[in-house]
Amino acid sequence: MKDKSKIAEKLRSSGLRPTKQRVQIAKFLFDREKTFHFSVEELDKLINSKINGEKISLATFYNTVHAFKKAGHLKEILTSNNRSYFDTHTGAHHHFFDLDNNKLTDIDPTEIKIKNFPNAPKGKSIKDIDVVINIENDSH
Amino acid sequence: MKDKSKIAEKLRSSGLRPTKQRVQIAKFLFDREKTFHFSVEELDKLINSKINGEKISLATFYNTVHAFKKAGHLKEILTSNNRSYFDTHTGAHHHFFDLDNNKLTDIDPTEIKIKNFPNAPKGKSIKDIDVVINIENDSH
DNA sequence: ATGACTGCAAAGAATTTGCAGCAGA
DNA sequence: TCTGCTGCAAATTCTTTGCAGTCAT
Repeated sequence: MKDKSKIAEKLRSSGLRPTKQRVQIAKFLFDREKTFHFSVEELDKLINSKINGEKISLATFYNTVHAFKKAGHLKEILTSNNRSYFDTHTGAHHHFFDLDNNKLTDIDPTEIKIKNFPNAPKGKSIKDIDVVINIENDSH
Repeated sequence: MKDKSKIAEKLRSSGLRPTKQRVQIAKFLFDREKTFHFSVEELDKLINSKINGEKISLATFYNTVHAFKKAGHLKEILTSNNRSYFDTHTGAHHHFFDLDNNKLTDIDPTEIKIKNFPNAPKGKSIKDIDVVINIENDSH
């Protein structure tokens, strides 16, 4: 597995020890072409279901995901069910949130444009901007 | 209190029985000029602290706030601490969320403009759009 | 009277924390 | 060796639920 050391390097250069669990999680998350959206609980199920050996604990998923987020490898997204979702695509972009099945998808950046960013109130600065467009089945 | 019957009427016309608790909450929420942003827990503390008699139960605040939301009198807002906030201003508008003190404020609608709304994926339609600009102290 | 609403306490869901043991550097 | 990390369980926080009693109509 040639990527193993690459991933270890990526972690190390973010100040994170490449532990067995972190490498495993990082590989699952970053070794793919398309961006991936998930909640911590989903990630836990997805990864642990494909492990025959020792399962990774839920607390470790929380720790790791937050560590990755802090290191800039993940972006956290708000959704209207009030849960944390994460996105492997860390650049500025926006999302659809499907209210019928709680799934997040990226919005094609060419399809949306925010004009006239407001100025932050004085003494404050803008950290980031969350845009979520909630969608639902036509049948509603 | 001339507003009491007005509020009762507002509730009744939304299909809500104007109980003592609901009238009290509605009066607190809607009898003001400026829009008001709050979480359910804050509302509970705010209202119960100024009541000498019987406190309103937390469950009733949840019930009532959701009933008001369903009736269109409140709008729910997502924030990056993953809690539900509500807004007495129900029209389309956007918010600053201050990460340092968890406070929501309205963005002046003239200051922000979204261009090129994306089309919803097929079979889906847009329910609503949430824009939250996270801000923090300059000192960060 | 008859539903709808309230309040309590218990349950639930998501997330965090404390700490002993383990494993990378 | 020596911190940092993991894993477990307990704790926290926010929110929902079940149900008996109460109130609006």
